[in-house]
Amino acid sequence: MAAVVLDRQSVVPLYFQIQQRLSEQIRSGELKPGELVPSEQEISARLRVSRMTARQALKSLCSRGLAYSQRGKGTFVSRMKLEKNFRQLLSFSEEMKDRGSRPRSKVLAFKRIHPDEEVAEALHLGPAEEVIFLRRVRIADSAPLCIEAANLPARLCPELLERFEPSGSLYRELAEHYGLQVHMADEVAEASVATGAEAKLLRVRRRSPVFRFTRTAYLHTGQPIEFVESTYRGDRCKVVNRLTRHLEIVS
Amino acid sequence: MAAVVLDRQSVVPLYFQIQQRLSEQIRSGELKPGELVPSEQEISARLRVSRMTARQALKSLCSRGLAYSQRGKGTFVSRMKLEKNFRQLLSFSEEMKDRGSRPRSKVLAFKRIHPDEEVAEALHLGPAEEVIFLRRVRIADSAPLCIEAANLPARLCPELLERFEPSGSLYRELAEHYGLQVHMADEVAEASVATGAEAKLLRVRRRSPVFRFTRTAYLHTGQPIEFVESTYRGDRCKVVNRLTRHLEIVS
DNA sequence: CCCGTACAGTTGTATGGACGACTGGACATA
DNA sequence: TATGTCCAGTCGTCCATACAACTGTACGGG
Repeated sequence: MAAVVLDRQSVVPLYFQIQQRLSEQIRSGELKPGELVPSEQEISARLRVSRMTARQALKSLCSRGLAYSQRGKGTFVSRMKLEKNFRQLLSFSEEMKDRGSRPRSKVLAFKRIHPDEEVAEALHLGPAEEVIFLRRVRIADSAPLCIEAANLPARLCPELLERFEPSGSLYRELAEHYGLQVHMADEVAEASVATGAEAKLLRVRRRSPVFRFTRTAYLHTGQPIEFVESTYRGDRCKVVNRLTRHLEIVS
Repeated sequence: MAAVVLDRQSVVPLYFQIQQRLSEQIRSGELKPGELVPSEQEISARLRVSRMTARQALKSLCSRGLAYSQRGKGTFVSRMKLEKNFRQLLSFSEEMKDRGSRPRSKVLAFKRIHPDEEVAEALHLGPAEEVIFLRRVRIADSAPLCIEAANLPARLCPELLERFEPSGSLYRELAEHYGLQVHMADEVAEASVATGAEAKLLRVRRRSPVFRFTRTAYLHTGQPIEFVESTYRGDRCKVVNRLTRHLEIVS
């Protein structure tokens, strides 16, 4: 194990540098699943940091699922294979890029409207507040993948209609021009079959299997930023999730 | 705000007591969404604990999604409505209990077998290792809900065949008699339509929409404990998920 | 009126120390 | 051999303190 790897002048916190170093060793196989990770004391002594700092590094490693701790025994590399496939919150554009496809969109509607009650409720809108409505067919590898209808509070993204090129990445626009970072989303998925209209847009047979998603996205403050209803071709996508049992992760 | 609420003799950690107290205030509406939560200093002074302990309480509150912190400003109650509906990792029996239904099962198979390659791979089995195989139709409110086929490494639960009453809760049996706590699971969902055989078991028409799940459950060590393939009636269930965008939750 | 500075309040990072609880092995004892 | 005891190693909790980074406000000078 190396000696001097920490840059104490860096803006990157020490515990984060340590965590990254350990992550790297796990990824590279230098530390193998089931093996003991350096203990808090050992890190503390070797890298000349306080034990609390070493501890913070190990905890962040655990919270990322790369390791787990056992009181009295030590901290071990997890046997879980962490494919990056399990779902984070990705926009359509990002998801396609991840998969190496080039995303395209056919815009069906892009306008400012009065939302119905379900949308207003989901977005915590006041009375008479309007939304930007964007309905698109999403295309990957030259074939339709889904129909997506998004609603955004007009108050939070003024002039979106004028500024945004509606075939581009909405999340990117929100981040770059409005400083709005989507942080999490609640999503409901249903298994269903395509209606006639949907089948036509998705270029599948009527009554083909589809996913129906209803998603509400939030900023990290909990402010709702987007309400989306979408219909995905069942033959072209899977939903991959990682579920945890107890969420009392403590720190 | 009260004065003495902490039991310093308790086995329950101080930071956890504080976190529970704040959670309660949020749930009861005493602290409203968007409002400022007591600052680290304030908690520290009021409850006579160190700032680090107060900090740990607030962090655990944040990691549960009930609040969020902003450097230089403070910690605020999240606007997110935290319905408990979003999916944790629940066994079928637990899920039913949550919904107030009484779960029942019809056991189709319960035996020890040599797994196929996919199962052996998913469970990290050695060559010639066997699994306990359990196939059941799950019934809720007197109607079939899903067909479920579970595989467990026989090595980890010896005598399960003799001991376990296969219409009961598998997770409970694993926890109580083997000390095996399921901690997380990776799950793949597909939208599809019922085959003839499935339709008969589920009492739906052929080609009705269904979910197909493939799930691998793990202990907190990352050791795979269960591989399940299941088919759910599309008209009787939804999949509710909470997705987060950045998993670098740090500590 | 506008703008920069100063300041108080907050969270983020880091130090160093202390004790408790638990694990596993070495060791002594019956 | 079997059993209990002790002990070193480890993580969990908690303390007191310090400084850095950031925010919003108040104040004063131009």
